[in-house]
Amino acid sequence: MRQDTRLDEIDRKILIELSANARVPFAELGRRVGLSPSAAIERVRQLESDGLLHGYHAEIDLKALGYSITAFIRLTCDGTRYRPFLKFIQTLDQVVECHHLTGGDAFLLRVVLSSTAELEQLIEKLLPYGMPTTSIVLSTPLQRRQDAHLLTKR
Amino acid sequence: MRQDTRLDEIDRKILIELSANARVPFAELGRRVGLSPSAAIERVRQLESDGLLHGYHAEIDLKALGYSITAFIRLTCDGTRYRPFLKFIQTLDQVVECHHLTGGDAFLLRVVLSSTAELEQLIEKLLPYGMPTTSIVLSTPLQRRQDAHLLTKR
DNA sequence: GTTGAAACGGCCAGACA
DNA sequence: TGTCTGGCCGTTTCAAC
Repeated sequence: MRQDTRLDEIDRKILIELSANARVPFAELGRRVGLSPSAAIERVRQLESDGLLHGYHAEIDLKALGYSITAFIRLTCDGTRYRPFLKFIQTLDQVVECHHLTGGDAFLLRVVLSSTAELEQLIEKLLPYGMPTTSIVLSTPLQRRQDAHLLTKR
Repeated sequence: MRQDTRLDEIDRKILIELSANARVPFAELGRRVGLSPSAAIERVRQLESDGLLHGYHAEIDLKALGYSITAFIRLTCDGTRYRPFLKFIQTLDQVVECHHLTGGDAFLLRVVLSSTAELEQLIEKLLPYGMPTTSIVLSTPLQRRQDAHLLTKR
Protein backbone atom coordinates (compact mmCIF):
# COMPACT_ATOMS: atom_id res chain seq x y z
CA MET A 1 0.00 0.00 0.00
CA ARG A 2 2.09 2.89 -1.19
CA GLN A 3 0.79 6.29 -0.18
CA ASP A 4 3.04 8.90 -1.69
CA THR A 5 4.81 7.23 -4.59
CA ARG A 6 3.79 9.28 -7.57
CA LEU A 7 2.22 7.60 -10.55
CA ASP A 8 3.80 8.18 -13.89
CA GLU A 9 1.90 8.82 -17.10
CA ILE A 10 1.79 5.11 -17.99
CA ASP A 11 0.34 4.10 -14.62
CA ARG A 12 -2.37 6.71 -14.97
CA LYS A 13 -3.23 5.50 -18.46
CA ILE A 14 -3.40 1.93 -17.21
CA LEU A 15 -5.76 2.88 -14.39
CA ILE A 16 -7.96 4.83 -16.77
CA GLU A 17 -8.09 2.00 -19.29
CA LEU A 18 -8.87 -0.67 -16.68
CA SER A 19 -11.42 1.60 -15.06
CA ALA A 20 -13.27 1.94 -18.37
CA ASN A 21 -12.87 -1.68 -19.44
CA ALA A 22 -11.52 -4.16 -16.92
CA ARG A 23 -11.57 -7.00 -19.45
CA VAL A 24 -9.18 -5.47 -21.94
CA PRO A 25 -6.41 -8.04 -22.65
CA PHE A 26 -3.06 -7.10 -21.15
CA ALA A 27 -1.47 -7.32 -24.57
CA GLU A 28 -3.95 -4.76 -25.90
CA LEU A 29 -3.47 -2.69 -22.76
CA GLY A 30 0.26 -2.66 -23.40
CA ARG A 31 -0.32 -1.50 -26.96
CA ARG A 32 -2.49 1.38 -25.78
CA VAL A 33 0.01 2.64 -23.22
CA GLY A 34 3.13 1.89 -25.28
CA LEU A 35 4.45 -1.16 -23.46
CA SER A 36 5.14 -4.79 -24.27
CA PRO A 37 2.61 -7.31 -22.93
CA SER A 38 4.84 -8.52 -20.11
CA ALA A 39 5.74 -5.00 -19.02
CA ALA A 40 2.05 -4.09 -18.97
CA ILE A 41 1.28 -7.12 -16.81
CA GLU A 42 4.16 -6.20 -14.51
CA ARG A 43 2.76 -2.69 -14.07
CA VAL A 44 -0.71 -3.98 -13.30
CA ARG A 45 0.62 -6.48 -10.74
CA GLN A 46 2.54 -3.65 -9.11
CA LEU A 47 -0.54 -1.41 -8.98
CA GLU A 48 -2.48 -4.31 -7.45
CA SER A 49 0.08 -5.02 -4.74
CA ASP A 50 0.38 -1.30 -4.04
CA GLY A 51 -3.33 -1.34 -3.26
CA LEU A 52 -4.27 1.10 -6.00
CA LEU A 53 -6.16 -1.52 -7.97
CA HIS A 54 -8.54 -3.38 -5.72
CA GLY A 55 -10.38 -5.68 -8.07
CA TYR A 56 -12.37 -5.99 -11.27
CA HIS A 57 -16.13 -6.05 -11.15
CA ALA A 58 -18.93 -6.43 -13.65
CA GLU A 59 -21.57 -3.73 -13.48
CA ILE A 60 -24.96 -5.38 -13.11
CA ASP A 61 -28.17 -3.53 -13.93
CA LEU A 62 -30.22 -4.04 -10.78
CA LYS A 63 -33.23 -2.27 -12.31
CA ALA A 64 -33.35 -4.88 -15.04
CA LEU A 65 -33.30 -7.56 -12.36
CA GLY A 66 -36.43 -6.18 -10.75
CA TYR A 67 -34.86 -3.96 -8.11
CA SER A 68 -36.73 -0.90 -9.24
CA ILE A 69 -36.22 1.20 -6.12
CA THR A 70 -33.06 2.75 -4.77
CA ALA A 71 -33.30 4.84 -1.63
CA PHE A 72 -31.12 6.60 0.89
CA ILE A 73 -31.97 6.24 4.55
CA ARG A 74 -30.38 8.52 7.11
CA LEU A 75 -30.51 7.37 10.67
CA THR A 76 -29.14 8.68 13.92
CA CYS A 77 -28.36 6.16 16.60
CA ASP A 78 -26.80 6.82 19.96
CA GLY A 79 -23.68 5.20 21.39
CA THR A 80 -25.33 2.23 23.04
CA ARG A 81 -27.06 1.09 19.84
CA TYR A 82 -24.04 1.75 17.64
CA ARG A 83 -22.44 -1.72 17.61
CA PRO A 84 -25.68 -3.72 17.47
CA PHE A 85 -26.80 -1.53 14.59
CA LEU A 86 -23.68 -2.29 12.55
CA LYS A 87 -24.15 -6.00 13.14
CA PHE A 88 -27.81 -5.79 12.22
CA ILE A 89 -27.43 -4.07 8.87
CA GLN A 90 -24.95 -6.73 7.75
CA THR A 91 -27.89 -9.14 7.84
CA LEU A 92 -30.11 -6.95 5.66
CA ASP A 93 -29.74 -7.92 2.02
CA GLN A 94 -31.25 -4.67 0.80
CA VAL A 95 -28.53 -2.54 2.35
CA VAL A 96 -25.74 -2.22 -0.20
CA GLU A 97 -23.85 0.65 1.43
CA CYS A 98 -23.52 2.04 4.92
CA HIS A 99 -21.56 5.19 5.68
CA HIS A 100 -20.82 6.66 9.07
CA LEU A 101 -21.13 10.42 8.74
CA THR A 102 -20.12 13.45 10.71
CA GLY A 103 -22.93 15.04 12.65
CA GLY A 104 -24.55 13.28 15.58
CA ASP A 105 -23.77 9.60 15.08
CA ALA A 106 -25.48 9.63 11.74
CA PHE A 107 -25.48 6.75 9.28
CA LEU A 108 -26.41 6.90 5.65
CA LEU A 109 -27.67 3.70 4.07
CA ARG A 110 -28.08 3.08 0.39
CA VAL A 111 -30.72 0.41 -0.11
CA VAL A 112 -32.04 -1.45 -3.14
CA LEU A 113 -35.51 -2.98 -3.22
CA SER A 114 -38.19 -4.28 -5.51
CA SER A 115 -41.20 -2.44 -4.10
CA THR A 116 -42.29 0.33 -1.77
CA ALA A 117 -43.84 -2.36 0.42
CA GLU A 118 -40.39 -3.84 0.89
CA LEU A 119 -39.07 -0.38 1.70
CA GLU A 120 -41.73 0.06 4.36
CA GLN A 121 -40.83 -3.29 5.92
CA LEU A 122 -37.18 -2.32 5.97
CA ILE A 123 -37.87 1.03 7.60
CA GLU A 124 -39.85 -0.72 10.34
CA LYS A 125 -36.93 -3.02 11.01
CA LEU A 126 -34.66 -0.03 11.44
CA LEU A 127 -36.94 1.82 13.88
CA PRO A 128 -35.52 0.17 17.04
CA TYR A 129 -32.12 1.70 16.27
CA GLY A 130 -33.13 5.29 15.60
CA MET A 131 -35.39 7.56 13.64
CA PRO A 132 -34.85 6.93 9.91
CA THR A 133 -35.27 9.63 7.28
CA THR A 134 -35.92 8.08 3.89
CA SER A 135 -35.53 9.54 0.40
CA ILE A 136 -36.28 7.55 -2.71
CA VAL A 137 -34.01 8.10 -5.71
CA LEU A 138 -36.07 9.53 -8.59
CA SER A 139 -33.18 9.61 -11.03
CA THR A 140 -29.41 9.64 -11.08
CA PRO A 141 -28.32 12.43 -13.44
CA LEU A 142 -24.65 11.75 -12.80
CA GLN A 143 -22.92 8.46 -12.10
CA ARG A 144 -19.21 8.46 -12.83
CA ARG A 145 -17.52 5.11 -13.04
CA GLN A 146 -14.36 6.16 -14.79
CA ASP A 147 -12.28 8.21 -12.45
CA ALA A 148 -10.37 9.51 -15.45
CA HIS A 149 -10.65 13.15 -14.42
CA LEU A 150 -9.48 12.32 -10.92
CA LEU A 151 -6.40 10.70 -12.43
CA THR A 152 -5.52 13.06 -15.24
CA LYS A 153 -6.07 16.45 -13.76
CA ARG A 154 -4.31 18.06 -10.84
CA MET B 1 -33.18 -4.71 -22.54
CA ARG B 2 -35.31 -7.55 -21.31
CA GLN B 3 -37.38 -6.77 -18.28
CA ASP B 4 -39.22 -9.88 -17.29
CA THR B 5 -37.32 -12.78 -18.82
CA ARG B 6 -36.31 -14.89 -15.86
CA LEU B 7 -32.69 -15.78 -15.35
CA ASP B 8 -31.84 -19.41 -14.92
CA GLU B 9 -29.35 -20.78 -12.42
CA ILE B 10 -26.43 -20.55 -14.86
CA ASP B 11 -27.11 -16.90 -15.69
CA ARG B 12 -27.17 -16.06 -12.01
CA LYS B 13 -23.89 -17.87 -11.41
CA ILE B 14 -22.31 -16.02 -14.33
CA LEU B 15 -23.42 -12.65 -12.97
CA ILE B 16 -22.11 -13.52 -9.52
CA GLU B 17 -18.75 -14.69 -10.86
CA LEU B 18 -18.25 -11.65 -13.09
CA SER B 19 -19.38 -9.37 -10.31
CA ALA B 20 -16.69 -10.78 -8.03
CA ASN B 21 -13.98 -11.02 -10.68
CA ALA B 22 -14.61 -9.43 -14.03
CA ARG B 23 -11.28 -10.65 -15.44
CA VAL B 24 -11.95 -14.36 -15.06
CA PRO B 25 -11.31 -16.04 -18.44
CA PHE B 26 -14.48 -17.15 -20.16
CA ALA B 27 -13.12 -20.70 -20.37
CA GLU B 28 -12.67 -20.75 -16.59
CA LEU B 29 -16.08 -19.12 -16.19
CA GLY B 30 -17.58 -21.90 -18.25
CA ARG B 31 -15.92 -24.51 -16.04
CA ARG B 32 -17.32 -22.90 -12.90
CA VAL B 33 -20.88 -22.81 -14.19
CA GLY B 34 -20.74 -26.12 -16.07
CA LEU B 35 -20.59 -24.87 -19.64
CA SER B 36 -18.20 -25.13 -22.56
CA PRO B 37 -16.12 -22.02 -23.28
CA SER B 38 -18.14 -20.95 -26.30
CA ALA B 39 -21.44 -21.48 -24.51
CA ALA B 40 -20.21 -19.38 -21.61
CA ILE B 41 -19.23 -16.57 -23.97
CA GLU B 42 -22.60 -16.81 -25.70
CA ARG B 43 -24.38 -16.43 -22.35
CA VAL B 44 -22.30 -13.41 -21.43
CA ARG B 45 -22.92 -11.75 -24.81
CA GLN B 46 -26.65 -12.35 -24.33
CA LEU B 47 -26.60 -10.86 -20.83
CA GLU B 48 -24.74 -7.86 -22.23
CA SER B 49 -27.19 -7.23 -25.06
CA ASP B 50 -30.09 -7.75 -22.65
CA GLY B 51 -28.70 -4.86 -20.64
CA LEU B 52 -28.10 -6.90 -17.49
CA LEU B 53 -24.34 -6.59 -17.77
CA HIS B 54 -23.34 -3.02 -18.32
CA GLY B 55 -19.56 -3.14 -18.30
CA TYR B 56 -16.46 -4.24 -16.46
CA HIS B 57 -14.60 -1.79 -14.28
CA ALA B 58 -11.45 -1.84 -12.20
CA GLU B 59 -11.92 -0.70 -8.64
CA ILE B 60 -9.44 2.06 -7.96
CA ASP B 61 -8.51 3.05 -4.41
CA LEU B 62 -9.07 6.79 -4.41
CA LYS B 63 -7.74 7.11 -0.85
CA ALA B 64 -4.39 5.73 -1.98
CA LEU B 65 -4.40 8.33 -4.76
CA GLY B 66 -4.66 11.16 -2.26
CA TYR B 67 -8.42 11.66 -2.29
CA SER B 68 -8.72 11.27 1.43
CA ILE B 69 -12.16 12.82 1.84
CA THR B 70 -15.52 11.52 0.72
CA ALA B 71 -18.59 13.57 1.57
CA PHE B 72 -22.29 13.68 0.88
CA ILE B 73 -23.87 17.03 0.10
CA ARG B 74 -27.61 17.44 0.15
CA LEU B 75 -28.99 20.45 -1.60
CA THR B 76 -32.44 21.74 -2.35
CA CYS B 77 -32.87 23.82 -5.46
CA ASP B 78 -36.09 25.23 -6.83
CA GLY B 79 -37.50 24.69 -10.30
CA THR B 80 -35.81 27.63 -12.02
CA ARG B 81 -32.32 26.58 -10.92
CA TYR B 82 -32.91 22.89 -11.65
CA ARG B 83 -31.50 22.67 -15.19
CA PRO B 84 -28.58 25.04 -14.71
CA PHE B 85 -27.64 23.07 -11.58
CA LEU B 86 -27.50 19.77 -13.48
CA LYS B 87 -25.31 21.36 -16.13
CA PHE B 88 -23.06 22.91 -13.53
CA ILE B 89 -22.31 19.75 -11.54
CA GLN B 90 -21.19 17.97 -14.72
CA THR B 91 -18.29 20.41 -14.77
CA LEU B 92 -17.22 19.66 -11.19
CA ASP B 93 -14.62 16.91 -11.13
CA GLN B 94 -15.14 16.23 -7.45
CA VAL B 95 -18.77 15.21 -7.92
CA VAL B 96 -18.84 11.48 -8.64
CA GLU B 97 -22.54 10.89 -8.08
CA CYS B 98 -25.68 13.00 -8.21
CA HIS B 99 -29.07 11.63 -7.25
CA HIS B 100 -32.42 13.39 -7.53
CA LEU B 101 -34.40 12.49 -4.44
CA THR B 102 -37.99 12.65 -3.32
CA GLY B 103 -38.77 15.51 -0.98
CA GLY B 104 -38.61 19.11 -2.14
CA ASP B 105 -36.40 19.06 -5.23
CA ALA B 106 -33.54 17.62 -3.25
CA PHE B 107 -30.27 16.42 -4.71
CA LEU B 108 -27.71 14.24 -3.04
CA LEU B 109 -24.13 14.57 -4.25
CA ARG B 110 -21.31 12.19 -3.46
CA VAL B 111 -18.04 14.08 -3.71
CA VAL B 112 -14.40 13.04 -3.47
CA LEU B 113 -11.67 15.49 -2.51
CA SER B 114 -8.14 15.73 -1.25
CA SER B 115 -8.63 18.26 1.55
CA THR B 116 -11.21 20.08 3.63
CA ALA B 117 -10.08 23.28 1.93
CA GLU B 118 -11.16 21.79 -1.38
CA LEU B 119 -14.47 20.81 0.20
CA GLU B 120 -15.01 24.36 1.39
CA GLN B 121 -14.32 25.72 -2.09
CA LEU B 122 -16.78 23.27 -3.57
CA ILE B 123 -19.51 24.18 -1.11
CA GLU B 124 -19.08 27.85 -1.98
CA LYS B 125 -19.50 27.04 -5.66
CA LEU B 126 -22.77 25.28 -4.89
CA LEU B 127 -24.26 28.12 -2.81
CA PRO B 128 -25.83 29.97 -5.76
CA TYR B 129 -28.02 26.93 -6.44
CA GLY B 130 -29.33 26.26 -2.98
CA MET B 131 -28.48 25.67 0.63
CA PRO B 132 -26.10 22.70 0.88
CA THR B 133 -25.98 20.38 3.88
CA THR B 134 -22.63 18.59 4.04
CA SER B 135 -21.64 15.41 5.86
CA ILE B 136 -18.15 13.98 5.67
CA VAL B 137 -17.82 10.20 5.57
CA LEU B 138 -15.95 8.99 8.66
CA SER B 139 -15.96 5.36 7.66
CA THR B 140 -17.85 2.96 5.43
CA PRO B 141 -18.71 -0.10 7.53
CA LEU B 142 -20.51 -1.76 4.64
CA GLN B 143 -19.74 -1.58 0.94
CA ARG B 144 -21.14 -4.43 -1.08
CA ARG B 145 -19.77 -4.85 -4.55
CA GLN B 146 -20.93 -8.40 -5.22
CA ASP B 147 -24.66 -8.39 -5.58
CA ALA B 148 -24.62 -12.12 -4.92
CA HIS B 149 -27.37 -12.02 -2.31
CA LEU B 150 -29.55 -9.91 -4.60
CA LEU B 151 -29.16 -12.58 -7.25
CA THR B 152 -29.40 -15.76 -5.23
CA LYS B 153 -32.14 -15.05 -2.75
CA ARG B 154 -35.77 -14.30 -3.44
C1' DG C 1 -25.68 -26.57 -26.72
C1' DT C 2 -20.78 -29.18 -28.09
C1' DT C 3 -16.41 -30.09 -30.37
C1' DG C 4 -12.02 -29.13 -32.72
C1' DA C 5 -8.39 -26.32 -34.96
C1' DA C 6 -5.99 -22.13 -35.68
C1' DA C 7 -4.92 -17.58 -33.88
C1' DC C 8 -4.20 -15.04 -29.95
C1' DG C 9 -3.13 -13.73 -25.16
C1' DG C 10 -1.02 -14.84 -20.49
C1' DC C 11 2.87 -15.84 -18.20
C1' DC C 12 7.46 -17.49 -16.99
C1' DA C 13 12.39 -17.55 -17.64
C1' DG C 14 16.41 -15.37 -19.23
C1' DA C 15 18.88 -11.40 -21.54
C1' DC C 16 19.53 -6.58 -21.94
C1' DA C 17 20.21 -1.53 -20.64
C1' DT D 1 14.92 -2.00 -11.49
C1' DG D 2 12.36 -2.05 -15.34
C1' DT D 3 11.80 -3.59 -19.81
C1' DC D 4 12.02 -6.79 -23.95
C1' DT D 5 12.28 -11.53 -26.25
C1' DG D 6 11.06 -16.31 -26.86
C1' DG D 7 8.55 -20.37 -25.85
C1' DC D 8 4.91 -22.98 -23.57
C1' DC D 9 0.37 -23.40 -22.38
C1' DG D 10 -4.28 -21.86 -21.71
C1' DT D 11 -7.85 -19.00 -23.96
C1' DT D 12 -10.58 -17.04 -27.65
C1' DT D 13 -12.82 -17.46 -31.80
C1' DC D 14 -15.22 -19.52 -35.47
C1' DA D 15 -16.79 -23.17 -38.21
C1' DA D 16 -19.44 -27.38 -38.49
C1' DC D 17 -22.47 -30.28 -36.13
